[in-house]
Amino acid sequence: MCPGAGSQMESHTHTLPSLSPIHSPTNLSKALSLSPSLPQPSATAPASLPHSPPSPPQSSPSHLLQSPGGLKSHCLSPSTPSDQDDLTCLNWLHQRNILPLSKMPPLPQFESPPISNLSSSPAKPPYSFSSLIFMAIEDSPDKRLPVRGIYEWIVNNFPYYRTAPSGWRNSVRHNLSLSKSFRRMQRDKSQSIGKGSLWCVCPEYRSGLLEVLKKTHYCHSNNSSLLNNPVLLEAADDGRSAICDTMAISDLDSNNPTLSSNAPCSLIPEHEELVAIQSVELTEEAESEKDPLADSGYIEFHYYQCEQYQYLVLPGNSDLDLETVEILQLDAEAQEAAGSLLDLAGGNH
DNA sequence: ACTGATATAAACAATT
DNA sequence: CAATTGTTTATATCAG
Repeated sequence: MCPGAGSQMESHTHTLPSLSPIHSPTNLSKALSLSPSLPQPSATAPASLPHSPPSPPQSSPSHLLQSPGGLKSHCLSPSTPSDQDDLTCLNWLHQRNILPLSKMPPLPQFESPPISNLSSSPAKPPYSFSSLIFMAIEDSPDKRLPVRGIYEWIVNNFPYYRTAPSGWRNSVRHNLSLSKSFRRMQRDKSQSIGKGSLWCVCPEYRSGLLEVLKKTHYCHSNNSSLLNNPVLLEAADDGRSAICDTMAISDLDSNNPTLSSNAPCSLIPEHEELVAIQSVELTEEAESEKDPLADSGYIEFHYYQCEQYQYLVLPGNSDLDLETVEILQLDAEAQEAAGSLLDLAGGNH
């Protein structure tokens, strides 16, 4: 499929106390198979995605933000069968949480609208080629794909294109070339197999693409009940208590006993004092590798769960105050919703 | 009617 | 040489 694309994941190790990622990347094909709101139902079984190996936590963190009983959000909670099946908690975007350093209101969790049409003939997806390419690239482990990989992702996730006249491939290439949202990067010659370049999403256009995707989804979804959820709106409006509101959000739709048994959020109003920041000892390998995203205006972070604690691992050179962390938390909510959205958009069932 | 975004088709060059 | 990839141009459709 996409030679080389899956083998470039940088892997860093850092010493954490038996941490396991809270959200190891969900098997997208499983998630997709559970997405009832996808636009084109197919009688065929969902094809396996062009990637999916759950990857170990990466990035080169040097701060560990530990929040006993705190910092909890819906998708930052331990995965359980219940929330893995939860369509509103699709986590594959968390595989690499690349968050713009801008404050975005938390997006609602999307409930899956009922399937209205179970026709077996795949209909043309409502998503533009830009959106399809965007989703394909975002769903790749390295956030970059060769043209062929993009084809495959689209075909695997949108059965319509299995049988559609091949002109759509031309459109994909046309779109890649023409759109400013996508950038071509030279392949590493040493490991280059196959022809062509790898394509990635320009960070500056990422939010725009996400917006378009969101709008498309809204237009094709008749369920907006959650949009009026007062807790969500409150969380969007109140940055100060965002973390705790986030927790309230997470508890809203979770029947997970593990979550509900957690100590009540005690982060307001003196949460600054309760959030301990510890340094994490890093291996030399992790320290020596420069974060490629360091100068991009984006930041990569990861959550981990260890017993009752949740850890937010931030890049080594990040100098974040609590407010910024809260913003990141809000962004995590937005990302989570975006992940759900992309997931809803991206598959067959 | 105009404009911008998008889809589609096609031609062509470069690369593998 | 054939297939693939990438670029460019042209045209059509649709929504605002």
